[in-house]
Amino acid sequence: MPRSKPPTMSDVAKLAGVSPMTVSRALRPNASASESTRKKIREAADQLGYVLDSTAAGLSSRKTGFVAVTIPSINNANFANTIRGLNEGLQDSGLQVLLGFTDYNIKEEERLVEAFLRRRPEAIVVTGGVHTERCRRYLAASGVPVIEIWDLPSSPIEHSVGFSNVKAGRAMANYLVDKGYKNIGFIGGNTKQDARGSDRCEGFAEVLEERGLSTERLRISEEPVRNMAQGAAAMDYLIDKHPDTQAVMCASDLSAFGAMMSCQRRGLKVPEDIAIAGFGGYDISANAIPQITTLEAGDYQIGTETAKVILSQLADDNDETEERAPQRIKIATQLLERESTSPK
Amino acid sequence: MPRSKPPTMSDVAKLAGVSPMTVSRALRPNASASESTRKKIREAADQLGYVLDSTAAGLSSRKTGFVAVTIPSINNANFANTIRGLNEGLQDSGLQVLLGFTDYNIKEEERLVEAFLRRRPEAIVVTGGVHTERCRRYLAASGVPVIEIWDLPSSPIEHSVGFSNVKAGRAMANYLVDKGYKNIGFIGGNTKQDARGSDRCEGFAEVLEERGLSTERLRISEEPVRNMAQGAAAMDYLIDKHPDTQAVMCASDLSAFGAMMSCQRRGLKVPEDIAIAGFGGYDISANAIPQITTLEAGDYQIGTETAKVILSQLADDNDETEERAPQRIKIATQLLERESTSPK
DNA sequence: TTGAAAGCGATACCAT
DNA sequence: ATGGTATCGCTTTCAA
Repeated sequence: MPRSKPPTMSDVAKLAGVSPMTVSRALRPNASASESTRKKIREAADQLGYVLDSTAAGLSSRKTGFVAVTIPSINNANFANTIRGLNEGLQDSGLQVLLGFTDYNIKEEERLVEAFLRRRPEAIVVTGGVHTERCRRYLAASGVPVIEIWDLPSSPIEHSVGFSNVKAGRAMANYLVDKGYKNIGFIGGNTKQDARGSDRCEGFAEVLEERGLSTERLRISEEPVRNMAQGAAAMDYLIDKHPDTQAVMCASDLSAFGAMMSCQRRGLKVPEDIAIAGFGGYDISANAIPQITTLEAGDYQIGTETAKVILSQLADDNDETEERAPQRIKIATQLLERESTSPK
Repeated sequence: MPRSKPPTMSDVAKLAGVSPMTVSRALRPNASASESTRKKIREAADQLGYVLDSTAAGLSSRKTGFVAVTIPSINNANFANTIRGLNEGLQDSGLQVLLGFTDYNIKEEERLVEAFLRRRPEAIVVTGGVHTERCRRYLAASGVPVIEIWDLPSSPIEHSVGFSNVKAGRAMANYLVDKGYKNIGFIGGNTKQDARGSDRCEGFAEVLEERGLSTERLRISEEPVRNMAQGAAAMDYLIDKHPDTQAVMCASDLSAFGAMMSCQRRGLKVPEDIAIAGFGGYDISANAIPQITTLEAGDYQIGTETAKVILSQLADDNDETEERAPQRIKIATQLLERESTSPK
C-alpha cells in the first residue's frame, strides 16, 4: 500500500466548489458560514477522508493547543492521578497534554523542557521546584505560563500548585510522636534525586529534633526507595541496626507495604511490635492488612487545580487583570490514621 | 511580564550576519556548515534565547516527529511499563510520544485518534484489536504505520505487537486444573469494556469446559474489576455463592491481592483453603505474603518491540523492501508459579 | 457570508 | 559552504 499524501483544504475546496478560506471556516464551530455550504463542505471532506492539519493551523494562528508537562515517572500512581486530573480539567478546552518523563533527574528535565519548547506549548507544567539553572532560564523566558506542581517553592518561577513537603513530613512525625513512639525511623532514598521526598524527610527530622528524639534511625540509602522491594530491604537493614525501633515512616505507601511484609517475615507484628506509616494515599494503603496509615497528597486535585490555573491564564479576556499575577494554590493534605499505627 | 513574541531564525540570521538558510543548517547536526559560522550562529541564538520552532519545521519538512499512542489508562502499571519501553526504544530517534487515554472506551479512542491524526503523527500505536468502525477507517487511511499492541488481532489493521489473551487465559486455566483444582472460578469485569480481559476469561472458560469442569464460578460483574477493592468485593460475592471454590484466577494482580485480603479477613488461608492467581506480573504479586502466582505479560518488552517496528517502518532505506510487510510480533508470556497456588 | 492576498517559521531544492 | 526562492497547509486580515 503506497502511503500517499493526505488531502488538503484546497482539495476539499475544489471538490465543494468554494474557496479554501470557506472550508477553513466551515470546519470550525464558531466561524461564520451558511448551513448549506457547511453541509456541502463536510460531505466533500468526508468523501476525501480529509483531516485538518493542526500543525499548519498552529503555525498560522500561533496556537498549538499543547500543554507541556513533565513528571518524574509514569510508574507512579500519584503522578498518574495528577495527569488524570489535568487531562480531565483540560478536556473541553481543546488543549492536548504533551507528557514527558524525567526519571527523577533534573538534567533530563532540562532536556525535555528544551525539546518541549520547540513545540511551542501554550503552557508548561513541571514537577517540583528544583531545576537546573539553564532549565529555569528556559522556563522563565518561555513566554507562556509556567506552573510548578507537587511543591510550593519558596522562589517559584511563576505559578505553583501543591503543598509543602516539609510540612507533610512534620505532620507525620508529630503524629507518631504524639502517639507516644520514641524510637522513630524514616525510610527514604537519595536526597539529590527526589527533592520532594527529601523535603519530607527533612521536616520529619526537624520534628524529631525539636521534640528531643534521636534522629539516628533516618535510613536514607543511596538508591531511591520507592517500590516494595526497596522498602523491604531498607526495613531489614533498619531493624538489624536498630532492633528497638518502634515506628517508621516510609517515603511512599509502596515502600511502607514492602517494609510491612519484611516485618511479617521476621515475625514482627504491625502495629503491636512496630508501627509503620507511608505516604501518598495509594490503593495498597487502604487494602493491605493491616491498613496502612498514610498522608494523602491530593494528587488528582493537583491536576484539576493546575488545569484551572492554565485555563484562567490563557483566557484572553484577562490581559491586564490581576488574574495574570502568579498563583500559588495550596492543596490540602490529609493524614489518614489506619491500623498500622494504632495498636488496639 | 509581557509575553513577547519569541525570536525567529531570521532574527538569529540578522544578528549573525548570515542568511536564515545558513542558520537552519548550522543548527542541525548533519547539515553542512563551517565550524566558524556554526559557532557564530550558536552565539547569536544563545544571545537571543532562540529556540527552534518545530511546528514550522514540521510543516516544511513534512515530519512532525510525533508518534501517537493510545492506552486505556495511565493508572495501570502494565501500560505504564509499555510506555516506558516505547519511550526508551524511541529515545535516540528524536520521536516524541503523544500519549492519550481512552478510559477503556473505544468511542473515546475514536475521538482521540481523530484528534491525533490532526497532529500528523509519523506512526500510530493503539492498544488492543477492537475499535469502532470509523476508527478503523481513520487508522487504515492514516497513511502512516499503525501498530496494535497488547493483542494479536485475527484481522489486524497493519502491524501488531502482543500476545494472545485467549491463550493466556487458557494457560492459567490449564495450570490450575493440572494442579488438581476442580471448583475453579474467575473474577473479572464487564466484557464490553475490556476486550483483552474478556479474551483471557474466554480462554479460561474454554479450558474448564474442555476438561469437564463447571464454569458456573466465572464471576463477571457489570463493573470493571481492576483494582484491589473491586477484587475484594468480587471475591466476597463468589465465596458467598460458591463456598466450595478451590481456586480463582483474577483479571489482574491487583484484584488478586484484594481477593486475597478478602479471604484473609474471612479466615480462609491462601493457598491451603483457596488458591488465587492474578495477571500482569505486578510488583504486588512478588511482594505480597503469600506471593501471588501470575502471568507476566512482557509489558515493557511490548513497548521496546513496538519502538523497533516503528523505527524499521520509518527507515527511509526500505521503501520497497519486505520490511514494509505487516509485522506480527509475538511477545512471550510467562506463568510465574508462586505461593498463592502451591500448598506445601 | 464569502474570497483574495499575505503571511506564520521553517526547510527543500536549485544555484553559486 | 552559503544564499535565494518557492513552498508546506493553514489562518489572519481586509475587501467585497
